Amino acid sequence: MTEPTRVTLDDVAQAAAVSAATASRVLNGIGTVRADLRERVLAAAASLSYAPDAHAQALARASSQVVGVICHDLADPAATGVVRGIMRTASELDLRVSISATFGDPEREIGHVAAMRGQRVRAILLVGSGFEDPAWQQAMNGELGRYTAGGGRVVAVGRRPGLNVDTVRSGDRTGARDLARTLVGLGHRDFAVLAGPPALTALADRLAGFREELQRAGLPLPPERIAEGAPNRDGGYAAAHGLLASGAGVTCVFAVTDEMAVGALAALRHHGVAVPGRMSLAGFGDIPFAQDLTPSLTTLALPLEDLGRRAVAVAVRSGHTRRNRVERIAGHVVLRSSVAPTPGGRR
Amino acid sequence: MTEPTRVTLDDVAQAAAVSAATASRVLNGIGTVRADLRERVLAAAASLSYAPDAHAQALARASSQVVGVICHDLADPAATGVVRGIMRTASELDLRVSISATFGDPEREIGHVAAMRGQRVRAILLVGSGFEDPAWQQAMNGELGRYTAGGGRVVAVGRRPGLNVDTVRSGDRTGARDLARTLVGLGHRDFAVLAGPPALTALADRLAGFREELQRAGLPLPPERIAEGAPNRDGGYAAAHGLLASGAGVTCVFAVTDEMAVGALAALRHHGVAVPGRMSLAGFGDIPFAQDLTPSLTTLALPLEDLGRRAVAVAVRSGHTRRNRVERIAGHVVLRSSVAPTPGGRR
DNA sequence: CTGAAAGCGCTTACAG
DNA sequence: CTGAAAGCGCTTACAG
Repeated sequence: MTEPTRVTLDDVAQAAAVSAATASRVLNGIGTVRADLRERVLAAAASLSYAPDAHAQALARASSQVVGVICHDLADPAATGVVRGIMRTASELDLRVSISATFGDPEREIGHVAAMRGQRVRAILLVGSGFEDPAWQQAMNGELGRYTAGGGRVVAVGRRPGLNVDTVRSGDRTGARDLARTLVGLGHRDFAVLAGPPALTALADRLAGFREELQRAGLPLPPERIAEGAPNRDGGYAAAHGLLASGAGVTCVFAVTDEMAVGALAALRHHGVAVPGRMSLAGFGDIPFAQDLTPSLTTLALPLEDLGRRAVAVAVRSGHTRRNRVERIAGHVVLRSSVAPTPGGRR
Repeated sequence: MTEPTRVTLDDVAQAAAVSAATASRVLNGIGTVRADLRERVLAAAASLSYAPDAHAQALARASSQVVGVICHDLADPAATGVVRGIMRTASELDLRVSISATFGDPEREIGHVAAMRGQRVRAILLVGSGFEDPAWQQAMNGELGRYTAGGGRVVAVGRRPGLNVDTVRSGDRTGARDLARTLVGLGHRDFAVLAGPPALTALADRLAGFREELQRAGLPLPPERIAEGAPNRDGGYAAAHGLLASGAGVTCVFAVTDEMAVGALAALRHHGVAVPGRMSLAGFGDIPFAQDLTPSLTTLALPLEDLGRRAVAVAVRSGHTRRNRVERIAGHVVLRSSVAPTPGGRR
């Protein structure tokens, strides 16, 4: 019962009167070991509360059981959802997860990849969409290449333009198209969009998809009906505010993120515009509180947790497949009370 | 430029024509190394994109640079806030963070501690409040004891009754008292409380603190004015619903979590009770969307990120202090539009 | 089936 | 100041 400060495999082996090799075998369930030795090892390990040194194991096996996650910021609801899915699956597969946040610094992302290469993580999951920046992309690809050359797998959750990685994502463009179709189906003809910074590809795709579907329906979306803003509440507030000055005739506003929609809602309320009475409003993402807003928010629900789960499945599946493979999981429109049919009704 | 799949310290040493010991010294900035050798090592490391094997380092140094975080569920806004603070500080201190979630399974928490002991994490951070369960506490203390015996530090963020750990927390009781004082100051005399499961100590403390302050003010809080519910939106909805049947005369409802307040708001709206016109409502926690609700929610803001930052600071500070030390960071009342003075006004 | 031994990639006294 | 060598705690061919 008086155990040394750190119980090693040798301690267990000694207590069980076997060799370290044998102890290792029974503890790892490898090979066949005589029943009585087996018992003794197991008993010794239990009574000593042996926990194998993960570093020694990783070193000896030249591989570890940890998957590294790099995200922009854990406080982002989308990241939280994805990471939640990752952690669930990791837990099922008995993998540990190591998380690093870039807090918006692209250089830091490259640094994290290097660090994770040193940590010998089994896979790196890049959570969150990217942006266009050739110089950065090249540096990042170099770092990723060094990592994958060592046998590591990397999969992106979300679109990462220019990176040589496998991807699991939900179609932003497709989702926005579906949403537009639904809104048009409810009779809306005059739209405005609260767009994000063009450099954020996921958000740009949402705008593009929305516009495409309107075009298909023969509906206009003139530049003055598109207001850009930061992809958060305040950005949505400001963008909506600007639109209110010039947006006469609009019956429905699409915000490319739910966060922006939340801000837009506040702006509309502030200006005495009833939602959905005078103006319908839709967001994108279905963050947890979308349904608790007043009115509850119509939006495109992203399968965040599924994306996370799928990403680790792809990352750990054996057999190196070809690179740059893209897998999609569809989102779906969630119709809530922030959207009402126009008086004209369904067409 | 043709680098081996895995660049080791020996590769760097060879390329620089020095011994591994010397290479190690310059890379770690330890001891003094002749300037030209230094240069050569640095150049070699850079050109080979050398990243030290973290496992080998941890093994050789018998310590690692990772801090382990165990939380209930990352999707919990409170956990997210704390973890965010942890990650920021970890990033500043150049520590990696490994996260595990229990998803509500106490046994799993013990297992995670054992796993982290094996991972030789430098510190374990227990994020989230606990509950009373002597058998579990004993088992957990045993596991924690084994970990700390190996030199590890553990600090709890939130109250963990019965565990031998250092704690960083915000006073739930004190916060609830502050909130009650504010509400009473606005003229309210007839309160109801949406309480959580008594086993969750943090929530029980909030109820206790609230009640204490009412008592001090000579105000009643009869049992029929306390409705228990799950500490989430639906629990709040159900509890508020129940209260509406019997709660005549109440002018202010306190929900022990913001999530419950969100549900209560929906229930009140559903029953046509205007907030704050006919009923004021306050929550606890100040989750990100508290300010975006309609009406925006009065609540007790918890310093989540600070708690996280402080926890890692405490965990890595050198010099083992005495155990079971408790450090508090005060929250503060945030008065928003879900609360209005009663017609009677300030007393 | 079992054990002695080498090796994983570092760090760090210990000599020189 | 620098290097050869031992050691960190495991795993895994390789013999027996």
